[in-house]
Amino acid sequence: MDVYLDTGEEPDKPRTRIQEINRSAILVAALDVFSIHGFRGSTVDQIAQRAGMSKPNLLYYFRRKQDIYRAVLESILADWLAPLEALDAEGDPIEELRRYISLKMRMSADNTAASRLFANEVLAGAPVIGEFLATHLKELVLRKAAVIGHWVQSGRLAPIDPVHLIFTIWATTQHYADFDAQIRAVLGQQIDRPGYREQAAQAVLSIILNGIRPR
Amino acid sequence: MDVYLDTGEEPDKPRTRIQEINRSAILVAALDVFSIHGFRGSTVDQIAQRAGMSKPNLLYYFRRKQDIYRAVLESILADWLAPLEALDAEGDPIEELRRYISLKMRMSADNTAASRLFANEVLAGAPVIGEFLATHLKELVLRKAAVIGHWVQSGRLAPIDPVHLIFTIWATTQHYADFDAQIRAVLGQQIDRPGYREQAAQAVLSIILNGIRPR
DNA sequence: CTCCGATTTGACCAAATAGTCAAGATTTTC
DNA sequence: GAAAATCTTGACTATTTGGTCAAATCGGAG
Repeated sequence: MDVYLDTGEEPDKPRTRIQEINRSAILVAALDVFSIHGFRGSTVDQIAQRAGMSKPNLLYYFRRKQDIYRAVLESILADWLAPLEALDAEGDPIEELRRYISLKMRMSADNTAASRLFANEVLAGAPVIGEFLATHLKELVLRKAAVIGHWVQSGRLAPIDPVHLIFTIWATTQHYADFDAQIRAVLGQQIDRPGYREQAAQAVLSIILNGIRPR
Repeated sequence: MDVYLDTGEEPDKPRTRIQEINRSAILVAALDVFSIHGFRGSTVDQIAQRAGMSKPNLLYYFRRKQDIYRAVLESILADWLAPLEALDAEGDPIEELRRYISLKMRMSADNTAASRLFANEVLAGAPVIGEFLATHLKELVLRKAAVIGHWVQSGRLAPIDPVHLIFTIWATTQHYADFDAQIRAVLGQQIDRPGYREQAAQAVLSIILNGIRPR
């Protein structure tokens, strides 16, 4: 599965070297801008400037603002879902979930912009990725919830609702990226201390894993 | 403490009956609009229409768009923090936290717009409430973290980082409001079933409370 | 080098939108 | 019930912004 969203592009157009460079510069710039201001709060000019080109030039690569937005979401969706996809029914439940949570925490910290872009989109009612969520994401979640459900049934996890466990994991891990400003305000410069990320990950892991360990 | 944000208003101006009515109609409308589209994505006209008045009339009550936005945030901040304020050092730790989490879940479900408004503001880097977060919120969090810290030290809670516990609670409870579109996409019409809210609350309570229960 | 398609941009347009204002309507006050 | 204060709005302005276009420039294939 290589295409998640209809980005309104020609599928097989070969790209020149310059196109390759500029398109990716635009996507990087657009991620930064959209992730902070949201779709409507961002301007094409902002993105063009950050990408180091003029607005008409940017619009030469993406004819409409919407097209840039869709392309950025598209470029991230696969990565965003990969960790859940990797949850292995054959593995040890606690270890599998530890790995999943750790990975999500790391992704959140390493790519705060992507996390915030999703948050903005979903907060606005998911106008662009709504259909994707209702099909691909739903399918993935239900499939992995079944795996977790089996773990529960076999007594290898405490009796919890698998889907809500997934929601809880998403909520906590993404919180550190999405609400960075709030966390930063509360913790001040602590947040930039070397061990901070590990400490946060450890706290989340401790609460959730102990919360679902069989009793 | 009655004023959290500088809303740029005359403090003691008495309000007429009509002012009272219209100002609150505007705040209600603005909450709905801002919470979905964010500050820059919302228009004064949208808010005016939803409040049932003309744009110039709205601007008679709030001279600038920013003023409306600040006033809405101001009108919500106190309520939003009250539950944490109520965490009682003298109570039973698990019961106190159960009450806190339940209350936050209920607030999130009953007032999704307020939750999303905050999410939008913080996501954008908290340009308006940033100072408030770094002072009042920080003070409150550290004060309550100390309470939780004592519970941990006396062995009445498992050894967890109190501040991260608070973050985890915020993350999970607000997730249900902020990411409603995503949850709705995954769960479909289930979300409107009678017992759904209780089920979600139960799942969150189960994971977190078991996660911090002394072992 | 030379030509042709690809790339770039200054200048521009149309629509959206925050905010103003003066005049008219309504409510309150005495 | 009349004057004063408050409230309301149509019409307007200035600015921002998404998007167009023709002309200029650049880059690579032969």
